[in-house]
Amino acid sequence: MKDEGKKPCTIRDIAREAGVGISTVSRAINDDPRIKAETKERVLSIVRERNFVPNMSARNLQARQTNNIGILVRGIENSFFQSMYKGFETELGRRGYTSVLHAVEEDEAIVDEALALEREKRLKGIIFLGGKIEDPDIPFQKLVVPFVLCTVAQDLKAPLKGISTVSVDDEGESRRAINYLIEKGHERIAVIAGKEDDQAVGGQRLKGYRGALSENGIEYDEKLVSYMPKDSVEFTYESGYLAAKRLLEAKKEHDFSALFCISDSVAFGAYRAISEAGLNVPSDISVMGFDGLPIGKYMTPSLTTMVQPVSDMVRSAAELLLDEIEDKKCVKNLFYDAQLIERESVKALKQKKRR
Amino acid sequence: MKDEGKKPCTIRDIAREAGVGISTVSRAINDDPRIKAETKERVLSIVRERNFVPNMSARNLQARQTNNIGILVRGIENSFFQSMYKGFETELGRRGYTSVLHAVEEDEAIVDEALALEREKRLKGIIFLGGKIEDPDIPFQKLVVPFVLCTVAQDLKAPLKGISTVSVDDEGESRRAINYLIEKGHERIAVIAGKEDDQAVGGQRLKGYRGALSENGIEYDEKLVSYMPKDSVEFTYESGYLAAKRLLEAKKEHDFSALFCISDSVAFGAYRAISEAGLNVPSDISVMGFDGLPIGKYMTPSLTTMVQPVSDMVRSAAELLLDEIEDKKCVKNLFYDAQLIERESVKALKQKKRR
DNA sequence: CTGAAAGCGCTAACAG
DNA sequence: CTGTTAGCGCTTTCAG
Repeated sequence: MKDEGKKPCTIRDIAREAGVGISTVSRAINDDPRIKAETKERVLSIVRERNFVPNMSARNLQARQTNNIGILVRGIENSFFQSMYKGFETELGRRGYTSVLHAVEEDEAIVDEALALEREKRLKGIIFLGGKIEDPDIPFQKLVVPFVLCTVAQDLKAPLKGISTVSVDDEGESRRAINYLIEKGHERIAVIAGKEDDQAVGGQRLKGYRGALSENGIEYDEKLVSYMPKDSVEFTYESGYLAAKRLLEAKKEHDFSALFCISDSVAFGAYRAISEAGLNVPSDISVMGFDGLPIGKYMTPSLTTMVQPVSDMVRSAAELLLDEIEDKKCVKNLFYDAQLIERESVKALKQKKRR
Repeated sequence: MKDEGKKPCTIRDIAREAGVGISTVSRAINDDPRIKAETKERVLSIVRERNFVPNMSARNLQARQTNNIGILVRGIENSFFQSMYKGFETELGRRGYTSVLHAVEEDEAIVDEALALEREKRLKGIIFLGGKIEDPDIPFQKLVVPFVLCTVAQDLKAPLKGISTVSVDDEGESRRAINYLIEKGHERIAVIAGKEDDQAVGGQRLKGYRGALSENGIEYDEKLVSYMPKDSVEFTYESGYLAAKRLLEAKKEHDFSALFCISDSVAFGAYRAISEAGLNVPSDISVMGFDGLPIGKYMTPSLTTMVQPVSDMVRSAAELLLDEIEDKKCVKNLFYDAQLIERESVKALKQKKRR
């Protein structure tokens, strides 16, 4: 009924047309040296002419595996991860691999998803993006292919044994952010955290917040931390907006001069809440984010934040995984420094107490 | 060297263990009715126990095709498209298909990429996201699988014959946006367009702008349109910022009270340029966007824009394609209305001339 | 250097 | 109802 007829040609068709054996064609398209240059040329020209592309399924079946690398993302709606896919596709493609993107819901067990994908797509490796390590050890053991965790939360005190990771030190960099705020003279620093039981990135960053406070002898005031509701989605504008609103409503009794946001997206939501409250950033409240989303530079005021070296992290994660697959190198834990970018959203307080 | 040994088991292993024939296993896992219920149960229990997952490559090879739907995105860095992937994955998955995401560079011929992917991955269908129709007819003809264009620019005057599309009427909705601005009393309306020769979405929206102007007897002043440089990437904050800056620099001689931006992302860049110029939105300049990115609601001022019904469009595109593949329905051209969301970035001018 | 032949794991006739 | 058999298109020994 449709315009059928041009069924994709096979290696056999090419062989017939070229008047050679089927394996000669195979050698030609696979750059096998054991073939006369001119035969190869002849075959290849027919290949081009016929627009022949080898059937991956057949290849993979024969090879008993694929060149697929799974990219499992928890929280794909997060712009931060969205910016990474392209990088992975390029990086992996450069070395002959194909990426298979798969979004994982917040409530799905990411390792189970990985297991299923690994088998179904015969993955050669997996890159986990976002989320956290669910159960200390167990689940990851089941994976048979190499994998690396990229920007997956982890507790540096109990470093992962035998698992490759690429990330920034969420806790440490958060501490640095808060220290910066303190240097600028802020002492009453509110924070928008993740969910209350968050052990993932949100939890790590909150830990950094508390650490910096205690280092500086500032008392931790739980009235200044705004958690996200259990049923909300973390790292969205909306949840940032709502969380900031709660802080702002209680500001009379629990005042603060600076607001640290667990992520840039949350900070943008907070911007809105602050302006709706008739307040100004940074003259009334200084705001600091984390991640370094591109739009932060264009906000007014532009957002002071800890920017994660996304492209470096992507490149490393891809290399680490591929090297592991190709058996060149072994497990590594890479930690990148975030970069504190000073922009307009933080004001130095005049009266800097103590010292 | 590694923890090998647990090589994925095959249908044959299962058969042996269950003491049945190989095809019985095949039938069991494929829900074939021609098999006794209890045999099936027995087989399936072993399947579960062994954690067996059929090898897709073998299946696909046998079936001579896959259940893969390619999603080719031109401009994957554009947040607008990023929000769509998840929807496609869900929508396609619901009907048993798998999505294969592929980013296409601005300078790559998208149909050629499609052709290659189609063969290599044995796609069953393709969804094109973004970009435009390059050469009126030729290239798409080469595709042998069904496909649909989603938010791909097209000239409604010369509707596509035989090609399914899902989009908003970019020209018409832009016209509506400009008419809204005019209703609000604006006559000097600047616009940030795409590249000068842009025949894609950018071009369509610009056409709408001109159309609205002439409908309302407002003279078109090319000094009020800011194109993006040929070598820039369209639809980025940066290009919006730069384009707005040029407009602002010339504002003395070529004044305007409103600025229409070809996309929300561009509008955010413009916001920045405006505030750097010491001006205010909307008191000095009203700004209007197009697309309806989520963050627009949280900007200060929140962005008045034409929001595209993304999830409806995604659902329709997926259904249209799958129906075509399954031969249920045929080619259709779906046009969705955008929704004009009035927010804070447009001010009504007091003195509304004429009428 | 090149061809013939044997599968990779699975499905789909075709016989029991 | 169930088992046997023949490939799907490709890579890869193993002989020419």
